[in-house]
Amino acid sequence: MSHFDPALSLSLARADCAACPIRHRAVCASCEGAELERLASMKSYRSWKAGETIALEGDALAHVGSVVTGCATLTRSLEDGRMQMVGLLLPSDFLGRPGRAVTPYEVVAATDVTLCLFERKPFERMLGEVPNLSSRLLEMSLDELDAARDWMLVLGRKTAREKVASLLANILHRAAAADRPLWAELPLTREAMASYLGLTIETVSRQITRLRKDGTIRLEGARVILCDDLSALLEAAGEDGDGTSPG
Amino acid sequence: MSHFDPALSLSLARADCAACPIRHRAVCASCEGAELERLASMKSYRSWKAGETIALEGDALAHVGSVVTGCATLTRSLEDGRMQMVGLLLPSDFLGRPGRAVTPYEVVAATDVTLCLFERKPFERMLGEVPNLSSRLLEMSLDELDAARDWMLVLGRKTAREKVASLLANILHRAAAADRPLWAELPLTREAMASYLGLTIETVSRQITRLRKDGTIRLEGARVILCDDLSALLEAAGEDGDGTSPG
DNA sequence: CGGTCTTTTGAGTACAATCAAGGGTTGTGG
DNA sequence: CCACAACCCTTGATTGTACTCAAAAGACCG
Repeated sequence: MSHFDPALSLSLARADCAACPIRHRAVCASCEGAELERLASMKSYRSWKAGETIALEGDALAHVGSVVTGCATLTRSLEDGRMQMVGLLLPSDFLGRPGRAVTPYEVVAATDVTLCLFERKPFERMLGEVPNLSSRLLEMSLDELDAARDWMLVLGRKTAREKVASLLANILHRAAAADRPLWAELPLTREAMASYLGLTIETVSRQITRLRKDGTIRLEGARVILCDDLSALLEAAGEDGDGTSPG
Repeated sequence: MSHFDPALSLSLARADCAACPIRHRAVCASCEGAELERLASMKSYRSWKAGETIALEGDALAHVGSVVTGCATLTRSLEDGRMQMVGLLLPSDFLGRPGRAVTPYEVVAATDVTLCLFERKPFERMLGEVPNLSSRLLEMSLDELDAARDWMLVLGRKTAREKVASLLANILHRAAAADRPLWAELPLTREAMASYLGLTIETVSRQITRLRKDGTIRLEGARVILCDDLSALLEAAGEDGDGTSPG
């Protein structure tokens, strides 16, 4: 983790973009100099505790923004209460839709989370004037679309075991930089995993137990996983072990 | 159907955009005059018969484009052959990804289909220079993303009956303009429906039979459906009957 | 008319959901 | 420091939905 702590800078209204941990991966990555200044002039930081609701389905949001630290989830619901997580937002991911204030998703902090928020109107104006920025956002949106479609394959065709292995492989992939053995602290409860995977809590728990007993993964407590053999995990996920597109 | 037939115009290399049936809904909708001219200068039409493959997973595509008439599908596969449809492209929908030639999806003509193709390089150059065009494409991509996420809810949480009802409601919604009773010719075989819904052919067939026996829908042959009471179909789809977001 | 492809229907099975209970961890207040 | 509550996770027994395997009926075409 970085020493950048925008939550501590709230009284200053902003922190220095140069020190920002997502500076070169977020929507702002394509901007420099005056453009970056312009973004900075409309930004503010805000933090939520794990479990807190950031927005409800149908809320009109006055901001769009980027995840700076932590993890947030997007969830869609049916009237009878069934829920499906439709997005998992990690640092640098973009939140909100330019041109449409009302969010069709419930947004919840999965862990403690800090967002870098841009006022909607000025941001939308800038999008129309700065091709750099809009093409960066287009690229990120297309990446999200590909990821959502990849996840449709997981939801529609994989078994419970494969689903769980896919999610763990995904998290290991994004969390662990170059560690051997690979390890990660899960940012999700069993309930959140079930919500993402289209399963029940009990089934998620059983499949994690099974992967552990198989020797495919190891656990330290309930929330830290280790994997000595990523190709074995990918095979359990229904992918070939060559490392391509683990979900 | 319109009298616009670009397939017949192939020898002329292009048809008149003013007569195009998707002129005001496709990616070109935001362009007029010189901009439209520029798009027209890089376009060509091409048609495929139902069942033909337009592109394989991993193919490098020299074009992007719009569906003019007919219906195409995007499909992702696992190594063992399991397949999941991840996109259903109807007239005006955009195909291909600017900035990335290699497609991660198999693209197949579900019915006879005609595409309006733009050469990739000139189109990408124009995207960077014409904010109109790039913001239109961004808007369409975000719509696709929302649709993909809506579909994740269907795949992850709905029962077989609800899935089938959701798809039929969707198709009726897009196909039937203002007809009472609502009717539509299904552009998909049972196999393609199963692929989209994360089900087997047999289950799709059984659920259609059940909806028919319930009186929720009527059939004329296997490929034409009629619905006298859309709210009953939406209820079967697990939505409330008020007409919002039928999938 | 024969052939192929699509769709329907039936019988049996398997996998994940449901219902139910108990263990583990964390944090709070007595 | 311990007791208790709340939450999270695991495990077990049973049920039900959708899958698999199998066959036949209907549509379409040469």
